[in-house]
Amino acid sequence: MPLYEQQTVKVTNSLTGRKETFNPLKKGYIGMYVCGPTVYSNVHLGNCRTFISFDMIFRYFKHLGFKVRYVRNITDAGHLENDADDGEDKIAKKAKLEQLEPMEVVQRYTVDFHDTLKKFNLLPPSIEPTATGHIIEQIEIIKEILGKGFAYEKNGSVYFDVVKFNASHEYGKLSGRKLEDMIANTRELAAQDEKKNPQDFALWKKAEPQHIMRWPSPWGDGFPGWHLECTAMSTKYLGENFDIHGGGMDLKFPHHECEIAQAEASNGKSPVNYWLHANMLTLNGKKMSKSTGNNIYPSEMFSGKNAILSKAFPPSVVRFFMMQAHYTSILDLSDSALLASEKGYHKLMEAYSAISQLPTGPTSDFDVKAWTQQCYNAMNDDFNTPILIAHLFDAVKRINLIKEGKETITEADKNELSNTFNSFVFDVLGLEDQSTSDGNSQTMEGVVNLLIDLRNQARANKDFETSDKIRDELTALGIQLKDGKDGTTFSIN
RNA sequence: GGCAUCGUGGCCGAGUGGCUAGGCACAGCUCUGCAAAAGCUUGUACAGCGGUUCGAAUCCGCUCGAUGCCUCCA
Repeated sequence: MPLYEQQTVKVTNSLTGRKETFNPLKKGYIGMYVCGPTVYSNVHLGNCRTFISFDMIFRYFKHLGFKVRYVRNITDAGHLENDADDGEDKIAKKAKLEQLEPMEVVQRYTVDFHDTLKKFNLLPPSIEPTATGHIIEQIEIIKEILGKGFAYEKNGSVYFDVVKFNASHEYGKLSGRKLEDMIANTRELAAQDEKKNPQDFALWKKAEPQHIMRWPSPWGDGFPGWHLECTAMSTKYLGENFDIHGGGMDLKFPHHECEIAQAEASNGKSPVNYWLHANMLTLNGKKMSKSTGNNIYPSEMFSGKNAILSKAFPPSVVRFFMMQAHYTSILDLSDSALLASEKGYHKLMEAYSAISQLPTGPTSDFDVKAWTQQCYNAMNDDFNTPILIAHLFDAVKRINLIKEGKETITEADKNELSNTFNSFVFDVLGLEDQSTSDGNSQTMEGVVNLLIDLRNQARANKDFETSDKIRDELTALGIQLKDGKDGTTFSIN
């Protein structure tokens, strides 16, 4: 029996604002779409949090035995710089600034995106489609919407008619907005002459002669509007109605609202059953922003070359730090918070590596079965990773007590403890034990063990000057010696 | 100005109508040649003001503050 038949997952659905029991459209299968990055600059840490959150969700569903098709797009065209201007898009603008071909920009930042996510140990999605690879599909959807009368053409551009759509549908249901309020609160904007209403959004934008990224269409040369690609690609790979759509909170409005409108206008169906939104990452309590300098790139964090943090932090520590907060909460990144997480992370990893050496006995003081189910309960409750981690630390405490001979565990319980711990820490949370992952660890282990022997000899001879020198210099190199009842072990930080 | 989310102990962060997560830091103890590591113990917090209730940090109202969106943004 697959695990998903034993565990019931609840998710916070942004569409209803409630926590709901998750039931996929087809038993055992899940279709999940997550809005990917716009590849016009290096991916920053805030972006990473969203993708890490959904990676954890993807991993948990897979762990439960679901067959998941996870689609995460690459936006390589179509985001308008400013829809009041002449229709230049972000990719094209950057290309001109750097004297590059648009696709050269796309390539560079796509590679950066993949490299970075790989460092954070993200699983690749099932399909990673690009906007430029789905121009035809987008044009077809525009035709559908025009045919249903929910869009209009003006000077080679096509706009979605929000007011008309709202008369028969509910525009704003995801973000809790009402069109009347939005019209009443419209800001003074520059000329919006082509649009009937400021709330209308572009489905297709006419390309000016100097515009490099352009495709032919029934309305002339141009490029697709900024919400359309996700509707085209999610429909193509997951169907007109699918299980989960995710993305950052900041995409809820207008992006996801417009996706719902486009899908409902073109095929009459509400596209998504469960909308999941990952919350923002702030830095020292403030929004990350390049213009104010309150911003950090993953590479700066891994190298320690930045003005914000006191030291370098490896990807797994950063991932662990993120997993200590719920994905729907705003998380604030700071040096002290990362330092605290790093210690906790090492404690967790060391407890895991201690499991295999644990002595076993005829009885267990630790109810491993109940503990295992508690771990599932935490994840079933809207992927509550902070609670899961709290349970993992309960196990850490027990492992250390057993190691010290203060409690006992049976062979069978030890195996289950090891399996559950392994599943949740590595498969579900996606953490990596970075001290064991480097290739020189065997050599290193031999060298350090030799030094430990020398130190112990010195200690036996009461030559504490030598023994302390070995200990202190190893500490300075990031190698910590641990004197226990059964000899000395070490860990590398 | 509008919409939304949120305000928890020294810090980070869960949770929730009564049984007071977890991590880090701090203090004491055990262990140690001294430390570190590990373990044990202590610390009763939920922005403010009203209200509902036998009982609220948890529900309602107001005030203040934060963050996000309303223009591209994970």
